[in-house]
Amino acid sequence: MSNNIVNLKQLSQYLGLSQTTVSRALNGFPEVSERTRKKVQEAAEKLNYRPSPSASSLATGKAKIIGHVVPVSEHRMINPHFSDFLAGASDTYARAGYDLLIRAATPEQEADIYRDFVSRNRVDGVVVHGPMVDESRIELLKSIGLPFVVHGRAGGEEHSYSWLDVDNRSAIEKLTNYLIDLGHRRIALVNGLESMNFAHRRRLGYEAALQQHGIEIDPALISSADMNEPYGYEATMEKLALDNPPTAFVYSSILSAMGGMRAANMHSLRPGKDISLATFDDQLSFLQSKNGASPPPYMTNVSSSIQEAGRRVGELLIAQIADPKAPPVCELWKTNLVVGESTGRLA
Amino acid sequence: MSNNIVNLKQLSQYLGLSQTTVSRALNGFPEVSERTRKKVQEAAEKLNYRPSPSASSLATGKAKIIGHVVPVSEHRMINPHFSDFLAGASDTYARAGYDLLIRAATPEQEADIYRDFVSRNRVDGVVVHGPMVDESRIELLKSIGLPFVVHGRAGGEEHSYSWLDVDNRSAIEKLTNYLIDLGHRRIALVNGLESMNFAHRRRLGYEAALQQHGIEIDPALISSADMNEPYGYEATMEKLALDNPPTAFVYSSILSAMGGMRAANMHSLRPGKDISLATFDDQLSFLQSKNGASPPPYMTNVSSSIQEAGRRVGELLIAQIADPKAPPVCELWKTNLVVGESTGRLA
DNA sequence: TTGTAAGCGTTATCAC
DNA sequence: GTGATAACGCTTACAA
Repeated sequence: MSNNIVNLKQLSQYLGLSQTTVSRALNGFPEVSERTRKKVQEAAEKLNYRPSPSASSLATGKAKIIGHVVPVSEHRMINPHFSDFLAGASDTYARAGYDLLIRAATPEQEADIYRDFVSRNRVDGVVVHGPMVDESRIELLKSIGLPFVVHGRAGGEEHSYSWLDVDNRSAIEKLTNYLIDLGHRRIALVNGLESMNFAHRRRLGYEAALQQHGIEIDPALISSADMNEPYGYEATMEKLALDNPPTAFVYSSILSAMGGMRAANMHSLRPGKDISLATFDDQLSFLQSKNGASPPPYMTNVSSSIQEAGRRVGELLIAQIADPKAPPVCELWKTNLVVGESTGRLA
Repeated sequence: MSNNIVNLKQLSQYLGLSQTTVSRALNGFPEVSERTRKKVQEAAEKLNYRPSPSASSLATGKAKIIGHVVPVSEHRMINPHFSDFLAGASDTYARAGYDLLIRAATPEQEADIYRDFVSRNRVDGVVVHGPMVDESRIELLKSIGLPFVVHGRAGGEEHSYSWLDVDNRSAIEKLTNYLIDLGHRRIALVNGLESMNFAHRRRLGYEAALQQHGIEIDPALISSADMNEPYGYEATMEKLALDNPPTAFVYSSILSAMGGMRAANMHSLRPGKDISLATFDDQLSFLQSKNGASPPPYMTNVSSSIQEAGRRVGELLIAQIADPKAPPVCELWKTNLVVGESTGRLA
């Protein structure tokens, strides 16, 4: 139960073996005899030996760390979506013996940080968050040879790198179609920032649904911004104040949908009766009840667990680090439509 | 603009200087002449030199990393509160040249992880999250000599270690007193987990306010659990179903307060008229509107920015790492009562 | 003001 | 199967 620090040298002296043998025994090399290995492992346990990460990192070039660069622009990446993603990812990392490293950076610094990461292997790989429509990080990472997995996708050659994405386009198309089927014609889209790839794709899904039914696209019914509660509230209020207000709303995030609920409330519009609200739901944990029911406002939604996404992205990345020559893995996750109480037939 | 990796040796050869001099020049040692320093800096810039973290860590014993251990128990630490704290902390770290490392751990693993951290300096210090009423981590960290700052406090000798806390007790006392002043006598407390220090203190504040006014404490009006939305909803619904239901509610988090709003809605109780709702507000960023108005439901609240707390805790920790012998710093942040539209005089 | 050389704790390359 | 020994890239006495 000692807290004393024992290094490889001391351990090997204690055992009367060379450092080499001890190192090999501990790292599972096949050539060392089982008897020796056992002795070594017991002694390591007893003396509380722990290899130094910096030393092994220096010797192997592996850091056993996964990096996450988070932009600290006006549109912060650190939000409930991010933290749920991290919860999933960090769990995967911990199981695989990796640590999770976060570096905050302004957009201008970002490229430089990747170079920094790779040049002296501070991390073995990175997760790319929030890919834009016009994304430059992917080419950069490829060119500097830093393993990465994208949460989401960018345009361009989709199969030239690993990513995991939900089918944003079809998800929102499904949601919009459902509202149209209920008789709605004036449908608003309270979207995320459309400079981001996911939001762009959602916009396309929304437009596709309308076009399939010959409904004209009205720019006044569409907004695009950082997905938070006040934005959902304000965008909804604004649209409800139009001469010809929408009868249904599609939200890109449960956060803005909550703002939408508040706005509906403000106007004494009963969701599911006087107004229809539907949302994309990332299954954020702070909104999940123990029994795993649908999101709190019991809203009609298409959903996908962002925490599971984090877990899976972590796996993909670790696999890629283990075998960098393996072909890229691309996963497109489908969503299911869940009908709740927040939508209803147009009166 | 080359991506090539240049190490100290190559840089020094290029300059025709020794590694020592180059290292000293780069690390701001006073003895090196300004002319040399300048030349070195320019060459470093030009050749895109970046010191290897593992190498300097190995040589100095400093990792330039701050650790955050997050419990992955049933009561997850990774939630919107945590992510906002991180947003603040990571910003401080980035400025000071530190990285942020997260390790997920079950409660049983936690002690072992701290030993692991310190034994081979994977990190230079840690932030202790969510101190319990009966907290063991603090003694452990002291004994193993790993610098730490607690976000919150534990019991015991409060001035023997550094912490930053909000005055939970007085905050909730203030809130409760305000409700009492409005004429309420049946006041519910929808608290966090009372095995956690902050929630325990809030409970004391609540009880103190009631006792000052000779109001009996009714256990049926108090609940304690993980602070999320569904919990707020369920706890509120439950209490509203009592024979003698409360007329006012105090929430420990805006998340559960939102659930409370939903429950009130469900009962067609108008906040501020038929029912009074008040909350502790951590100023979570996803609920902040651009103009920085009060939290979305315009609720009566006592508030403190958890993001600012993260920033400050980061500063305290970095200062402590720089000077481990300095006396502990303890900061108790006060909160202000902000009256919103969710509370009103008892009818 | 600058340089030499030892050391930080591993892993990897050879021998044996 | 095991053991010297040389990296890995930096910092830091100690010299000059």
